[in-house]
Amino acid sequence: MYNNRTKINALLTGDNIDFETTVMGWVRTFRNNQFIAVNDGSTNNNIQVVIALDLLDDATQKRITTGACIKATGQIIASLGKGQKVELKATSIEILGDSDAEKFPLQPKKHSLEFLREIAHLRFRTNTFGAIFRVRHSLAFAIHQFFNDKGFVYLHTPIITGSDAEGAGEMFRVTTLPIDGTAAKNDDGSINFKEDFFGKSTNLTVSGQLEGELAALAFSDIYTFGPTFRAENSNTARHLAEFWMIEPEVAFNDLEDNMNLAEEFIKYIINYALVHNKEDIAFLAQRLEEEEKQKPVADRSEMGLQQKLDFVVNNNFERLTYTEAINILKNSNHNKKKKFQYLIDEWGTDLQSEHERYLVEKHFKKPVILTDYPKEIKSFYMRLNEDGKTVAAMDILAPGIGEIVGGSQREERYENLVARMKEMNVPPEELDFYLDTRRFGSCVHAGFGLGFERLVLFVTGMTNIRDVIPFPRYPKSAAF
RNA sequence: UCCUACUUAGCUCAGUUGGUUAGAGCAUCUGACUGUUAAUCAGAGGGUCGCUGGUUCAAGUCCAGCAGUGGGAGCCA
Repeated sequence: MYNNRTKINALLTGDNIDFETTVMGWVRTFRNNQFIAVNDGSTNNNIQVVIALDLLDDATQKRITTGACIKATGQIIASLGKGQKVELKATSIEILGDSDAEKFPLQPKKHSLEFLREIAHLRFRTNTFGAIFRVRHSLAFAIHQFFNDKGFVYLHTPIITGSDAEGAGEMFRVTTLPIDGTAAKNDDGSINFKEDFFGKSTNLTVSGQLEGELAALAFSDIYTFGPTFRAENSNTARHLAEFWMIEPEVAFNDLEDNMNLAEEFIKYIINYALVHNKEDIAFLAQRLEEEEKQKPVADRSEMGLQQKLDFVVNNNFERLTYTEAINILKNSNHNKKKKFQYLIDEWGTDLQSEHERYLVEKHFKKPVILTDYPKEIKSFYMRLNEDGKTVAAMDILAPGIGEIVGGSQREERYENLVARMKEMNVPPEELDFYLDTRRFGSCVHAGFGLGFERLVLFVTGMTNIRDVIPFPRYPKSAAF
């Protein structure tokens, strides 16, 4: 057996001392020709491996460089120095993989997030990204646990989709046809997709919602959790071309049930990370605090990361309608003093980022659920309210992130749905399979989509979405 | 996609009104020290100033185009 090592996390958190063991991991620093800080990714903390001055010959000692992979065997003892409880007093050191210090880009010093993004294949080996991706893992695990405990079915919706009317943005085309212009054409000059792999035009999915609804009207409660793709030319710190989305869909839920589920869900998974990733979140909180110190006092956030997460878990989200939000904004001093770039005057226009931020960060200072938007600015599948003007939509806005959840009670009435599709120029014949759910045993149901990376942003306190997914895809970038 | 700022050593940044051989800190290398905590001390090496073109006796510095990155906006999750 080769892998007879003990994980560093187990050694640092355990109570045992004075026993022999082996660790394997990557060198972070080598101090004083005696102390090697080794990390294996099981925790943000390193174990200190202590080597006697005569243990290694000079040539071997020089190979202990930042980034090298080593195997160290020896006694776990109570540390003789300050700064750590235990340390490994080595009886043997083996270099498993050399790392040329002149060429290895990560050095024991501060690096900018922009630089680390260029070497995303190596950034896992930093404290910050180690913490981020352990938290990301925990959040993903908690999502499955939450829904499983509630009896939801985890539904795998297709990644390649044949319907191009999902209505959530530009799509990436999937094809095996030649791209040099020699693909078979129809008489009118358009591409003949009957010759394509699937015999029709196909794309990467932008949402699993429509398929999710099909399954919800059989299992009652389902959720999806998978990658989604948007070919929008969005160059922001909040958008990716490939991102992961969680989409629950629940039969017999109305809009209020939907809000309750979303709020409970967000609190559950944040709390899971708070409990299971204490050290990682503490590290990220400290990192954020140091970053905040660089900013002017006025721009600093009032709460630290830890406080912010505790606050969200322990307080109710503010719920109000679009109409109420418009009134608050219209009567705000901010609006009267004309501090908004876009002044609020008309009911019916969509809220700008600055308005959402004002509501969340200045007025309520907590997550906000906005409901009942004008039908004109929302999708065709959202249920028309009794007033005939608004739809049963809900968006959850988070401080610092903006929209984190978008959801609605779905239009379950066949005639209304078809009418809305025609209004919004969605051809009903292309979504005939979807309309079948309304033809056969339709029922009240609701669901929402939560952008996983935006949640990871919120929990880690990071500000750029490209730093919370291992290998980010965005316009002009698909490295690694 | 739009607005705006930036791009100089491996990294983070200085570089004045255009003017001799482009600097610092960290990292790296060499040596010293040896219970260190991103160790410390001494010394050394390291540059196509984003790319392309232009103005000028002379361009890191001025102008234009392109690219990339940051911040803001739009689209949204």
